[in-house]
Amino acid sequence: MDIKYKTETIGEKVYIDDIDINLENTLFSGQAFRWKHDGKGFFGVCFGEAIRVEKQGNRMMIENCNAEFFENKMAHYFDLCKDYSEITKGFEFDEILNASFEFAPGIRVLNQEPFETLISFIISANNNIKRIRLIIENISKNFGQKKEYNGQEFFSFPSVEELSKATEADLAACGAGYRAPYIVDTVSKLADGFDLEAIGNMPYLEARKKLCELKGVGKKVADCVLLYSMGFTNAFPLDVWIKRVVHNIYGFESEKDEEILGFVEDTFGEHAGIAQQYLFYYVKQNKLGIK
DNA sequence: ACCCAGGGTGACG
DNA sequence: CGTCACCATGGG
Repeated sequence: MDIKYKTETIGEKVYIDDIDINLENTLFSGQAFRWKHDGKGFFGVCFGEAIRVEKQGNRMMIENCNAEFFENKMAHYFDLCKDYSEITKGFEFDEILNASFEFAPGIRVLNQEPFETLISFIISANNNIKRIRLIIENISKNFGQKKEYNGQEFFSFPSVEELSKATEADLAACGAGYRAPYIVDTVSKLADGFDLEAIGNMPYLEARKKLCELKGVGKKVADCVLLYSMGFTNAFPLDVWIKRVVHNIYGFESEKDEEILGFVEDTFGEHAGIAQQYLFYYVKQNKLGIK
């Protein structure tokens, strides 16, 4: 169900009118790791470019972005074609999701770059968000390209080729810990022809299975990559917080991942992953579902 | 000192 | 098929 947004381009700024996105909740709900607060807005690095975004009332501004870059990249990055009001309306039967919407409205599930998302979520295993952000920043500083925007220095996330130069010791020095060899192995497979782009066109289960061939990628990490970078809105990452919610709030008893996923699919349907993002942020911020 | 963090791997039944 | 110790690091 595509929606048509209205835009206006002024120089290197694109404005999108009447868009129901909350940038704070979207960029800090644990799906992306490189965005920072920047005055009234946010500064990030997407597709190797510095991007600044800001909400001005119901209008969203994307800075350092012309009309072409917007249509080719950023509109999809922010998932602007999708009608979120229709999707969230489909979840209103659920009390906990309603509470999630009230706590943090306007979350959109991003379509990030697959390689960066893959490496980011390999790092995420048994880790915390603050340290995940730090490690990704260190990797970008050491293996990405140094660039500048408005006198502000920033680093692109490295390409497969650039990250191929990193040794286990290099990545350990970035703070990756025991995940360093996983990253080296995965990057070498990608450099050796493993086709990450092709996975986006596969059926969900096949795509997930393929991703799990990579070191450091299990079902949860695969689901994060599928949901946050490849548009699989049915992918439902099962992390410790979400599992606690399913058990202790929804009252679903089975501990088996595949049975939990069956339950959430039956409950939330084809866009379950979007429900997951709202739930995750809500329960984590409020420390709900513990014990 | 112990437990936890957006888990996964490999070994062992 | 399931279980489980272990993994590097920093914060509570």
